[in-house]
Amino acid sequence: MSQTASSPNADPTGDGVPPHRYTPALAQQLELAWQARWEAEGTFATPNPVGRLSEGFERVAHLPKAFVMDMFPYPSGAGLHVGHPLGYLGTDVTSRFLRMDGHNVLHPMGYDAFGLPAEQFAVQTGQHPRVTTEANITAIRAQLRRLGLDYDQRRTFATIDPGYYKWTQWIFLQIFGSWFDDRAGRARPIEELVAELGAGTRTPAPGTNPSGRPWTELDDVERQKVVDAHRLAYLHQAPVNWCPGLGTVLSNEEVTADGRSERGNFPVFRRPLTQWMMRITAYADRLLDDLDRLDWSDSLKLMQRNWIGRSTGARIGFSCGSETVEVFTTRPDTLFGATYMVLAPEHPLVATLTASAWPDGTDPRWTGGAATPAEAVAEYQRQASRRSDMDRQAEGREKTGVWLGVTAVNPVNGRELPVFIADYVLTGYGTGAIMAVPGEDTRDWEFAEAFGLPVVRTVQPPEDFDGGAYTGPGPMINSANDELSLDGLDKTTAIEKITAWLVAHGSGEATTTYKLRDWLFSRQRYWGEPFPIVYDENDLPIAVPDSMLPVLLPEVDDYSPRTFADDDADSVPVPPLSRAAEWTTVELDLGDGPLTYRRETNTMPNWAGSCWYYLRYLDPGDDARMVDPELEEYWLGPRSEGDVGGVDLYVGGLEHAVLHLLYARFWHKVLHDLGHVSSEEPFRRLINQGYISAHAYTDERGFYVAASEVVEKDGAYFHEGRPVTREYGKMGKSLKNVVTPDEMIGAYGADTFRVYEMSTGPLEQSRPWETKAVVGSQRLLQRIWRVVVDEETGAVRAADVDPAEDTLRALHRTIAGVRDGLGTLRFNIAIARITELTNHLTSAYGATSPVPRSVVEPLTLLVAPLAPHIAEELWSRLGHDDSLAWHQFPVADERWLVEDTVEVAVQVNGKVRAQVTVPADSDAQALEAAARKDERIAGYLDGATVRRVVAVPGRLVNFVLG
RNA sequence: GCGGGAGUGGUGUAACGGCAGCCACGCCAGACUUAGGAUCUGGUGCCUUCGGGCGUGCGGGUUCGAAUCCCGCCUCCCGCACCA
Repeated sequence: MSQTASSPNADPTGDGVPPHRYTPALAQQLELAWQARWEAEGTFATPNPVGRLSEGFERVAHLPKAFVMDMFPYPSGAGLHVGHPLGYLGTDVTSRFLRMDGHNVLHPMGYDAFGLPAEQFAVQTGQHPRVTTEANITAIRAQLRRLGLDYDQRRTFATIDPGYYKWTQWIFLQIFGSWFDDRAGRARPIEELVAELGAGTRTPAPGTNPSGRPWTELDDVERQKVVDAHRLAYLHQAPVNWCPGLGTVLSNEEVTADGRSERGNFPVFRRPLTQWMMRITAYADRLLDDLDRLDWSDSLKLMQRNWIGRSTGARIGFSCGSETVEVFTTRPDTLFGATYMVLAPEHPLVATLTASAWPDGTDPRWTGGAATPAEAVAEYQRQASRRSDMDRQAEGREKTGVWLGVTAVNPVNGRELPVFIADYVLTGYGTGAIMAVPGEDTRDWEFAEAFGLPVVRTVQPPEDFDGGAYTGPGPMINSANDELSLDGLDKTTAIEKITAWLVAHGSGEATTTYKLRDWLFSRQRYWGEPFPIVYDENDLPIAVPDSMLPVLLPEVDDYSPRTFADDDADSVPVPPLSRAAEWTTVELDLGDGPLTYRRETNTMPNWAGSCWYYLRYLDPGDDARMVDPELEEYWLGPRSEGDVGGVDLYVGGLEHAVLHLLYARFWHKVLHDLGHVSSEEPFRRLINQGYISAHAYTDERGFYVAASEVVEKDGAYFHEGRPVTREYGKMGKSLKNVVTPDEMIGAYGADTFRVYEMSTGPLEQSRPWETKAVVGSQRLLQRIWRVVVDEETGAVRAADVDPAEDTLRALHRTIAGVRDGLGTLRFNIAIARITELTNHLTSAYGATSPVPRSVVEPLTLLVAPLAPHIAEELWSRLGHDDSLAWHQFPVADERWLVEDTVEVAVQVNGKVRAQVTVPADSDAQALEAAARKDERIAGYLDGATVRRVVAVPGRLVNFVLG
């Protein structure tokens, strides 16, 4: 190998650069050569224990496995900037380190390629999205390959490959083909539900059997509808987030707090529509509880916890005329303080409850200025539907609402509570109705203030409390009826007691609610996975048999869904696939002879493909199975009793905290319940890599100027001689501050780029990009090169000479430090230790003296995970034929980590006053004695009273004077 | 508003409760050079009367000893945002 990359630097100008210096040109030359060799030799082919990728497994069979991966990229046409590879480099360094440190490492990469940008580009140009997507993938693959990443290329795939989305569809059918058994707390095949319903050992779940007649009396279609309503993937007519500007519906997660699309920032409207839903709410408890078993950051877990939003409390019924209004509350203990009720404007009982006329003497604040309750309600509902989606934020928290003209009865004391509608109560949470306790709830207090409603305090505030609602702890007051008194109790006890009373009187029960909603799974788009679903003559959904998968995306003339004016709330979705007339109608024999069916024309959301791709890396070519259970067990299975299993290290951005990461966990748990995977979680350990930001500059008009052309002078910044203002933000086209890896590789080589990017901080830390600092990493690699190769002659300087003791100590300290840094993803520490050793060798051995082989060989291996090309080249020049990728990583020798003597600080009253050198194993007494002998210390102690002496062996001595 | 995280030289950062600032950028000086935006060597927290003093956002506390632990405050970043 060394022959291919050892040609001396051309020196036509005689500019004094030594002919064998590690220059950018040489770096590039040897990087390309090593990348070619790795590929030709299949250096990074990871053997599976069984199957078609198992060649060479015997070599690693005895080793522990490590599955390391990144969140795969979406192949955008813009290519990568220097921020993108940060995580990829982190996993690459880790993967290379673990491989050298005795692991069978799986480090794959793929492409998340369905999605909106390719489709929008296709809509504009008429180019098939597959063409542009595949071109983008090719370009990004080339960029990544040039970084020297150690992917097993045999395992690469894209979510748009029919051989992949066949199994995405298969998993959909698994989810469609199952239901969640609440008693067992897990998913089971739907056939088992049918059997239990037929056997009478189970009755339909609440809300699944609209007719209410027994199962045995239902006809086939009715039965099918009951069964369908139990499925984990089910059709549901419900208000959805319809985005006319995008021509599609969106999941709750894709809608921002101010009611706009996360992508494109178009207005989003709530409108009823029949769509596919995924019953992720069935898994809310497991998704929440199992977070405790994951090695994820606390902040990320917290984001998922908040998103799932479990709260425990009680459901309480308030009778209102002939109806009962159910509310959810986390504070049933405050029931005696309820003085009014509020329903969400969209609450289904609003129309029924609304009175025909205002009673005499109705407070004008309660009527909204309308002549009748019905008019007031209609007008308020109209406003609320607009306001809730358009500009709730701008409205602030000012409380609005109208009275329905009726009262409900507080079950605990018979008090008449006026019933309002107000938009501060949300239809989607709890029951969409609340009991209002202004004394102990800030929002209720504000509403009560605005509407002149009474306040009854049921928790005793502290004496000095002068605020409105009191939400703190305190003894219960004013809370007793003939049968029950909560007075004097604390909150927890009071909740128990009131809940028991409510249950006994049939007025309520303890319950749990979640913020998490079921996952809207239909999109009116072209560039996504088609559903493997057809509809029969009854419009009932039927699974396409596994044998007919994949359901391929048909060709269409027009890729766009029909889009509408941004604010056209009444528009109706028209998916592109509905235009493929010869595709939407299909004749199939599903066991009853050939019949005509209608295909589902929605496609799956972008998240589907990323929900399970980690499983497919195990063998993307397997056409018979989603994943071989034996491979899943080996790479992902639990390692011990109670272990959740999963990918050993997953690195990606925090922007996926509640979308991808929640959906993937959900799918994985379903697959686990159905027996397809042994692991309970997809990602055992997860790291959020930081972002790379960059400075950006605006001229006096406020326009961004190319950051690369800005020069600094005396602390001010100039573009073409004119002063500019420095800002700081995400790297991107609009800020004109993009730096690409290609530019950096062109200027310095991939190894320098890798080392620089890894040296700027721990992987999880966000950091600014600073091109001018990259040269420091270049200098480091140059010095390392110079330690091994004589720059003038090209001769290898390594020789079989014994290193001096201080060099040996430096080496082993470095080994320990580098192992620590690489093992904890603090690559900056590893690089600092390598720099120290290199600087030590440079000053100890100069530019030409022989350098001990026993030091430079380990140094080369230490560098290898970070700068693999230069390390391979040096390793080769040191006389090794094989790649060092599989060579044992150096292990520090304890003997050289302990010093014979140590310098110990001597403090007087906590201030360092002297240093003494003592044998490393000196005990406290010896330490104190040595410290007292020091002249300066003796001076301090002279005439003073030593009250106390703290002597910590190996650390310091502290004299405390009185 | 609620929740979480973070504040250390000009900059990125480092420091088992034990000598604050490893390593690097930048800057200063020097060497080699016709030249330096290459390379190498040295210096570089602040103040100083050269004895030393002061320094980890601010103020308290615990401790022989605090960047580190505790309490309060300030600032910045992130998430959620009327979630009953």
